[in-house]
Amino acid sequence: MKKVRTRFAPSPTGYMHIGNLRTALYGYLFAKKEGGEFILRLEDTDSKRFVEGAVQIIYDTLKDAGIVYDEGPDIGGPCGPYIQSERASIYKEYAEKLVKLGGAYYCFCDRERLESLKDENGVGRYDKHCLRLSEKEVEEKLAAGVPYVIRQNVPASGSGSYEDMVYGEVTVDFKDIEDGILLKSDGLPTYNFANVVDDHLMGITHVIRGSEYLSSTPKYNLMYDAFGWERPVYIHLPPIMKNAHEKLSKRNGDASYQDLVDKGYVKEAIVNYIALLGWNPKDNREKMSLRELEESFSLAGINKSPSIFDEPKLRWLSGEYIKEMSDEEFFRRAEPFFKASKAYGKYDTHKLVKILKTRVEIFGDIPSKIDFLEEYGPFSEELYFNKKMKSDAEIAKKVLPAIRELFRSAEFENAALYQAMCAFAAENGMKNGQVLWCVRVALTGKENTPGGASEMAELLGRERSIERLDAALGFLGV
RNA sequence: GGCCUCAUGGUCAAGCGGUUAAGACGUCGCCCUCUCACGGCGAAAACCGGGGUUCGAGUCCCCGUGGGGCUACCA
Repeated sequence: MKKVRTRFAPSPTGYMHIGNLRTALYGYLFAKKEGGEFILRLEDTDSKRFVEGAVQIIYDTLKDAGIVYDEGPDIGGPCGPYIQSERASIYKEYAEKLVKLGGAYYCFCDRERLESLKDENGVGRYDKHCLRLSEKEVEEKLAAGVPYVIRQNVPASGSGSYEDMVYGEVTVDFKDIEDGILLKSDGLPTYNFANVVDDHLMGITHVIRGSEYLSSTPKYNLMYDAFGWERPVYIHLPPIMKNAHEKLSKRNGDASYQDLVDKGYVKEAIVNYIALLGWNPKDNREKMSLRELEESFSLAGINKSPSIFDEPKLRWLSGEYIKEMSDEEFFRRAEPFFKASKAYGKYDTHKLVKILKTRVEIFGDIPSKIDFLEEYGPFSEELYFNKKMKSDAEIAKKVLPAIRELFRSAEFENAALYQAMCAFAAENGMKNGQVLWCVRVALTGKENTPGGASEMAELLGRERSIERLDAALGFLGV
């Protein structure tokens, strides 16, 4: 059996959004699963849309996400060059060949005439006007240097069918297909031509791309057939939506891979999540590593309907990855986010990591979770009131002075502090919660904190804990 | 407008003629608990509508409705 070869063929027109990445991921996963090869090809035939830096973003994103290609512009390979703008002579050669085979023809119509073919709504099809030109007339115009394009010669009747691996049989009448331009007047091919030539020349066996090509695939097949080339297997993917009506798009600045990484989502989780958007392993697994995805991927699990990108679920998955990290790894990967906090560098990192790991789903949550350590000031007495803890400001007034004394001599270690405070509660006939709630509130001035009274005290240290208790008593007017 | 295509809870999604219609996220409740979080348990929540086919339709067919795509010298 022929070795599977898939490709990811993006246009360098901006950043990589989630939909692009998923297309790349599926191509990669399918190739790996089948023991084949995955190729990167840059489709930059539209110079007007080229965006500086976009090529680098593509390389960086794929690399960062762990999607490695076997051949590509930056690493080379036997079918290069892998950048379409560097393959102009190849397309010209094949376009001319297609003309000889009857699958295409020269067209010299100017824009004005083309415009005149359209109705008031701007719709109208090319009328095959130049197909009627004799060979001699074409030669003359070419010799005279008249600008031209090469158009596909689509049969006036009949229809084209193919079997898509996810959508099943797709049929389009040829009368609904226009004689599209294959080679532009600037000598470069359109996508419609370049993708066919390149996929064939690069030995692509399985074409994996977005469903926007579902209905134009029959015209590509016409070319494969005209050239006498074997048609590839088609695998069209449903779109990823930002909501029920809009596709995720570069315009609108929708979720790019880099945006998500910048927000602090764990990248393995991003890859994992997008793999699950439109595909499922049939066995209810959710958290899967790239390796597991490579082993489990199958076309049978690909969905036909569009799926909406749901950030809360990605968030959850990211949190699952975080909880699984060692403290060291968590800190190493989260460091840039720690640096964004006012509390950075002022507290024991190990202790911070410990209290944060189960309370953070994306690294970006970190600053807001620990900034409170540096934001102490007067707060409402209402905070001391907690129905379930049976505590209030009056109890705080009794508890705090005693705990302050306890703090002077206590061993400042979480478990010991906790025990000491519980012992104090027991000795005074109080509930643990009454004491601990008051102390925690006094120490932080916050209703919620990522850790209990003893953990907060340990983090702050003896000196600052006592200072804050004094301050809190002051706020209470004691 | 024409053509292609899709349609199960709010979201992802299993189901591929006979099920009490899975599971996950989210939401809500309870438990655990030094607040919060983690963890555990539980609840609410879906087959777009109408016709067929069939003993029997979420599953098959048709129509409608709704969504997405294509209809560029963009990909």
